[in-house]
Formats: sequence, C-alpha cells, structure tokens
Amino acid sequence: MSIIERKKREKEEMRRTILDAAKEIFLEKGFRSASIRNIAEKIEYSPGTIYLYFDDKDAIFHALHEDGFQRMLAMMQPLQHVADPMERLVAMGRVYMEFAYNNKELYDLMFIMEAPILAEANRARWEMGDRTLNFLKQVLIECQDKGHFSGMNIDYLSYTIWSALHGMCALYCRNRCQAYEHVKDTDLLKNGMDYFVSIILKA
Amino acid sequence: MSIIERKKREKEEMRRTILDAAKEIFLEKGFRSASIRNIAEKIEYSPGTIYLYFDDKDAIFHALHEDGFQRMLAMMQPLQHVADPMERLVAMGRVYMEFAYNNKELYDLMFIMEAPILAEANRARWEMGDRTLNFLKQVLIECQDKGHFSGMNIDYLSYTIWSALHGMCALYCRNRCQAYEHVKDTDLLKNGMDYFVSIILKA
DNA sequence: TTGGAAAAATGAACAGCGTTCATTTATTTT
DNA sequence: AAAATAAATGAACGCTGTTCATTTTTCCAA
Repeated sequence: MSIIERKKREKEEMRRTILDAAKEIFLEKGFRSASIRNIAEKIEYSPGTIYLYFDDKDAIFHALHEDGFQRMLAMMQPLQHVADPMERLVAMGRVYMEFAYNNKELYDLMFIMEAPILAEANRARWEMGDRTLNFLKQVLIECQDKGHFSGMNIDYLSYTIWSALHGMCALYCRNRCQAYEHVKDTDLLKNGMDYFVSIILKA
Repeated sequence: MSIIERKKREKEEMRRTILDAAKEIFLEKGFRSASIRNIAEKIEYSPGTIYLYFDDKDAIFHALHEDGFQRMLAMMQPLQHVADPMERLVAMGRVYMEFAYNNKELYDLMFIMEAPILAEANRARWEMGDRTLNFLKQVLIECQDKGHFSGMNIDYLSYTIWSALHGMCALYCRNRCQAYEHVKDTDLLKNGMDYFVSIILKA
C-alpha cells in the first residue's frame, strides 16, 4: 500500500497504456503511422512524456513484439497434448503459419522488422527468438527419440525447418507472392505448407 | 545526331548517375542514409532535380532492385551448362544463397524491403520476381521430365523451394539468426542449405 | 546575333519524423 | 505552508520525402 508501490504500479499502467495505443495504431494504420506523436495524441499526453516510460521508439516495438510471442506461444500451448512428436511438429508448423496469416503485421514485427532487434538489451542476442526456438528444438529431440531425423544436428535441423516456414510467411508479408501472377496467396501458403510437410515426412 | 536524341541520352545518363550515387550510399551506409538530399549532394545537384528523373524515392530503389536481379541472373548464367537438372537446381540454390550472403543489403532490397514493390507499375504484379521465378520453374520442369517431383504442381513446388532458401537468407538479413546464441550465421546458412538439399534429394 | 520559347535546375517551403531539455505543473515529504 | 521531488510539457533541433514558384540554361528562329 506504500506510495512507492503505487508509483511503481502506475508506471506499469502507463507503459501498458502507451503499448496499447501503439499496438492499435500499428495494427490499424501500419508502422509508419505509429509515430510517437500519434501515440501521444491517442493517449492525450505530450510526445515528450512517452520518453519517460520508454527509451525510444524501438523499445516500444520491442515490447509489442514480446506480446506477439506470448500470443503465438499461447496458440501453441494446446498442441503440447499431441502425443506423437512428428504429429505435433506438423501441427506446430500449421499454427505458426496460421498465426502469420491472421496477424500479418505482428508477424512482420516479430520476424522481419529491425526495430525489436535494435532494442535488444544484449545486442548480439534475441531473447524471445531463443526461447521460442527451444520449443521447436524440444519437439525435434523427441522426434529423434522416435527415430526420425537420425544423426542430424538439432540447431541446423531446426533452422532448416523454421526457415522453410518463415520463407513462405515472409514472402507473403512483403508481397513477394505477387511473383505468382495468377495464384492466390492463400493457395501458395496452404499448398506450400502441405508440400513441405510431405517432403519432411519422407526425409 | 539529333538534339532530341542527345537529350534522351543525357536523360538516361543522368538517371544512371543518380542510381550509381544512390547505390553507393545505400550499400555503404544503408537505406536510412540514402536520402534524396544525400544522393543530390553526392552528385552535386539540388534535391528537386532528382524528381525530374524519378517519380519518387521508391522508383529509385525499384531501379536498383532491377540491377540486383540482373546481377543475380548473371551469376546464374554459367549454370545453364550443367546438364543434369537436379544438379543444376542444387547449384542454383547455392548461388542464390551465395548472392544473399555476399550482397546482404541488395538481397534485402530485392526480397524484403517494401520500396521496390510499391513502385511496381502494376501494383498487383512483380515483374522481376515473375521473370526470375521462371528460371526456377523451368529447371523444375526438367527435373520432372527426369522423373523427380512427379505429380507435383510447379507453382507450389517452386514456392516451397524458394521459400526454404529465402527463409534462411531473410532470417540472416534481419538478424534473426541471433536466436542461435552460439552458432555462427555462416554455419547456419551453410548447414541449413546442406540439410535442405539432402531433404529435397530424398523426396 | 539576338530575342523569345522551351527545358532544366534551383532552393525555399510544407508537413512529417525521433528525440532532447529547459521550463512548468503536480505530488510528496518535511 | 514551504521545500523537495517527481511528472509532464511543448518548443526546438536536425532530419525526412516531396512540391513548386522562380531562376538559369539551352535551343531555335528571325
């Protein structure tokens, strides 16, 4: 009940208010429109105030990218109950792509934009990436226990699989699927995924 | 020898001068520093002059991204002599990754940044992507003629393969390989490529 | 060769950006 | 109530892409 405690809570509330405003503008009107001034206006504070709660704009979007990972991991959670690791691996892949498709801007922020990486405390690391990747690695280890991917290095294997999915999502996010003039994005994503799964299952 | 002809040539020369300056700044100091003002200063003209030769900044970088594709295709050219299509496919993949690694910024511009896509004449298409993709599709058709990838749709198959490579390159370009704290980027790229090749060869 | 038309280049101006900081306002403590 | 601390402000700095009235240069005909 101490004042210092309330202050701390208020500080956190204000951070959350800023983040919510930033997220809303970002998701609605894109990164460009999510300027400090626009965020400040939305929460009815002056631009300078934002800097009392975040180091810079990158820090705001680093926090938002963390939210994204939390949301993504929440979608993965139910899959922990899938017994067969290969089945779980495939299910995770589909959820991953589903997330990218249904949260295009957020996926872009998490895996493509530079802002969140520039705001990493330790500039040579990527905390959220590391933690999320461990989920994939764990599943792959279980797959190996069942005789799949035998003899393969987990780092390289996970990178190969992650890249295949990210590639499809990234081409989608950055409008490179337009290279296929007469194929719908959704068809590319869906069938690309199916093809990769069937390829992986044969390996 | 007509004056109108000289004018046309001079116009083209000026465009080239602008592009060279833009490219130099872009490759040396990044997209952010490649501002219209900086480009203008480098070629000793006023900022307004640039707009007499290009519609906007995006148009400049669209032209540069075309240069990138020309360069990439030039690196692929020698591979036309590889007789076996599967062997050629793999060789092309390695050249693709080599290009991305040795021309990080340029690859980023070609396959990740928004600028060149925003400047497409027909906003729903991607000319250079389409043309380049046809090379891949051609090889895949030849592979199918030899019995590989039988029954698979060329669009979906090419997308799957392209995505796998792009995914690795994109994660590298946008510093997401930092998710692997103790693995070097080059090792990820090299081994990721090898793994994917071995997976594809088994399919 | 000169005068007028056409083309090319200019650079100030506009509206925006991230960020800083002296100043003001609000809150807490003495 | 006064002093000390904390929070918020908003003008200012130096950038950005882009536009456009004005100036300069080039061209062609008289």
